[in-house]
Amino acid sequence: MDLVFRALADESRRALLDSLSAKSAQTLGELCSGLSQEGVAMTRQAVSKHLAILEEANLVATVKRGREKLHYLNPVPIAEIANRWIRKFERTRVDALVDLKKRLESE
Amino acid sequence: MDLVFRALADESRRALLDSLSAKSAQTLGELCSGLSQEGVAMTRQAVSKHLAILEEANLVATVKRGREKLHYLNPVPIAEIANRWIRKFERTRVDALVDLKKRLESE
DNA sequence: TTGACAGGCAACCTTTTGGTTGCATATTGA
DNA sequence: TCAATATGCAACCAAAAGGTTGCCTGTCAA
Repeated sequence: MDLVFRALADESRRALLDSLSAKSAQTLGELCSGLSQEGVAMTRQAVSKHLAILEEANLVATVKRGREKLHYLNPVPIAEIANRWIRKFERTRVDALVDLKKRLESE
Repeated sequence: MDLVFRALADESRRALLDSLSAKSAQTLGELCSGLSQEGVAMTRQAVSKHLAILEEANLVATVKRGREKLHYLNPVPIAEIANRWIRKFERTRVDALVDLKKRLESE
């Protein structure tokens, strides 16, 4: 899970996931020009590195087709974080914040 | 939102949030010994830096009481990520993955 | 078969990150 | 008052992250 969190920590990588979410099966070149259209210009090699990190975190799956490589978004790890990690904090009792508010007001 | 993602990228900081979720209004010292009990030993200053990062991301709120500083978990930014960011990927149509599967099987 | 196209690999560089040590400050309680 | 306690601040350091350039490999199409 640490790999997923780390992978999500970078804005460019989140943009890549967005792009793959909007259009699946993109090549490296496509993703690259997609990013630069959103003002996040970067060399092909940099994008390639980001994709490698996403792939290692299992957020992106790839298939080679001839000389190009198609990239697919895998939303499963994100869903797992939502279910297994975020839920803990949804359940956080409001008591703590109420305590905080009280203390702030009394000073 | 970038600050939140970056803050969550570190295991020690996630452990701190966990600790605050379990027990609210902890001092720096308490959080420190809490971490070391979970095998994540670290100097007080390192923990202090992590807390500063969490505070800047608005994930932790603090109140000074005398010579000690009480820390409170603020779950709101996490909930916002769940609602405004993760939901996009929950909705990701399964088509993409089905496409991928088909292509893999046909080779 | 050969040039153009898509991508991979590796070396290198700079900035950020995570951590430490050492010292300073402010509160508390005896 | 004064020593112990709780935290803050600053300098410093090693490692990791993000990015670039240069070159190599494999595939397609004329």
